[in-house]
Amino acid sequence: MLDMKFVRDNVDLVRRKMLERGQDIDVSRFSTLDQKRRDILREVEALRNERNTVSKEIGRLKKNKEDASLLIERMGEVSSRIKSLDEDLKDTETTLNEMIMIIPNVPHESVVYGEGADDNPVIRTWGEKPSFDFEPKPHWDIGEDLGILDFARGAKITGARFTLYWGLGARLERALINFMLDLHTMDHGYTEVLPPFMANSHSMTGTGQLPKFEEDLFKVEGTDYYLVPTAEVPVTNIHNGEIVDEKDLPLYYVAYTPCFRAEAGSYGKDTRGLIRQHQFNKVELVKFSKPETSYDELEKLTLNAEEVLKRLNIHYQTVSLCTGDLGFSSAKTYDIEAWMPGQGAYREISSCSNFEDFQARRAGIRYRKEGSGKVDFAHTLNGSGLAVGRTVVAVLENYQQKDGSVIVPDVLIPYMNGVDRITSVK
RNA sequence: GGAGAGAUGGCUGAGUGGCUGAAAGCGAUCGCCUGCUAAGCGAUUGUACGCCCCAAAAGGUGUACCGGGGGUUCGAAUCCCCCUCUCUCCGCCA
Repeated sequence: MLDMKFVRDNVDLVRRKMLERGQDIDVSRFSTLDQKRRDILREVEALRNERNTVSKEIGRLKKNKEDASLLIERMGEVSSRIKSLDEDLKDTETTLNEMIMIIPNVPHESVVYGEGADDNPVIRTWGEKPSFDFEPKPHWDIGEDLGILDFARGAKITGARFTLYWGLGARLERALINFMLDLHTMDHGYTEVLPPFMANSHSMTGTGQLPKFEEDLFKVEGTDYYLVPTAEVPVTNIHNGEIVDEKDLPLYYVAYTPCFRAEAGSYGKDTRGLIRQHQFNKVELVKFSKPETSYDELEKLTLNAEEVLKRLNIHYQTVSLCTGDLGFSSAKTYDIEAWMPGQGAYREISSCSNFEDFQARRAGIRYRKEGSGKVDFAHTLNGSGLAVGRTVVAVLENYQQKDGSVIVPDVLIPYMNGVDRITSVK
């Protein structure tokens, strides 16, 4: 969430920034309500002050066996007045809170204006599109022909958008997870964590999934628990409500988790294959940083994610999301899009964001400055490093051979127990 | 699932209605002292919000916060109710 004081003092700016995102938000109503809140607060605090002072006096009188009944009677009135003002205050704060919690983050100044995904500028590209002397197949055909991806049985076991992996397909997924974790822990300096795969509503609110995007989540019936839609939720909330020392920043965490998404509103989109599943695996990078360095950290994090594709030798491009395509909590996001020859398109395989203090303010993630001892909100960042299922797609489509087999990229061979080619088991 | 015990500041841990934002100790920071180190001495050491002041920082002042929510009371860390979490024992279990 945004800083209430910032919104209060920058009503026009905030409104303009939200319009750039394509959202018309009634910021002036917020401002009015905030003024009301402060008016009530001033009055109720003055009354409390009176009550505190007089109550001490009552205590003193009683101790001396003097009569305090007049004061007690008066304070009874003051107390009931406080009580009613408190209710007003609570209502106002609840409304105010509801409003601020659904206002998205302010885009960073470097984010270009645009209405949607088509307006995202390409920042850089790496590698080249592979050439084939045959018609490259989409991964769903490759996977089914090899017998490693079983969409029909996934649907039978659970439903649409669930997939069963067989044999070397399952091993490829596992190999990628391990390869990514090893790369980020050993070469990029991240600490590996294995968090819970469910998170409560408090955590979900901290990272911004709630209250606005509940329909995207799977909730466990009869509990306050949700299946995590990304490791961002449990890992960012590691430091929920904490004050960390400046000397410990930046913190780098990497986590493997499955991710569960309801994909409400994506009906008919990417219905075939692994691209859009209700359950998929992801290796996630999460950083906590000082405000001054968070944009440097975003660049580094994005390069860390890109390194996975470089080592797999898969062509990709990196785009910077424009204002209209930016996620709710993010101030700036780079998407890495891998080339998928079977689909003849670049597909998002990673999304790397700087949330600045937006999540930190919601989740109460702060740090204590070394010199002054002051506390301030940390900046949080995260990025996929990478989405594993989509990386399987990229490997299958980029490394497919004319005979239907798939060459295993060199870096993965050790993780595949020496297997260098996936051939049909049929 | 059954029975019980707990939750207090960075940590340990006092505190059963007013003099407690909170003893004491530890830790930390600053200063003093001592050839160095260690020890010692002194001071400081929570967060949020409001108001005043202000260019800002600093400062002043008020309110709230002793797991969360509600209640009793002139007044609650302290009494009552509900919830959450932690621990111990029993049962079950990968």
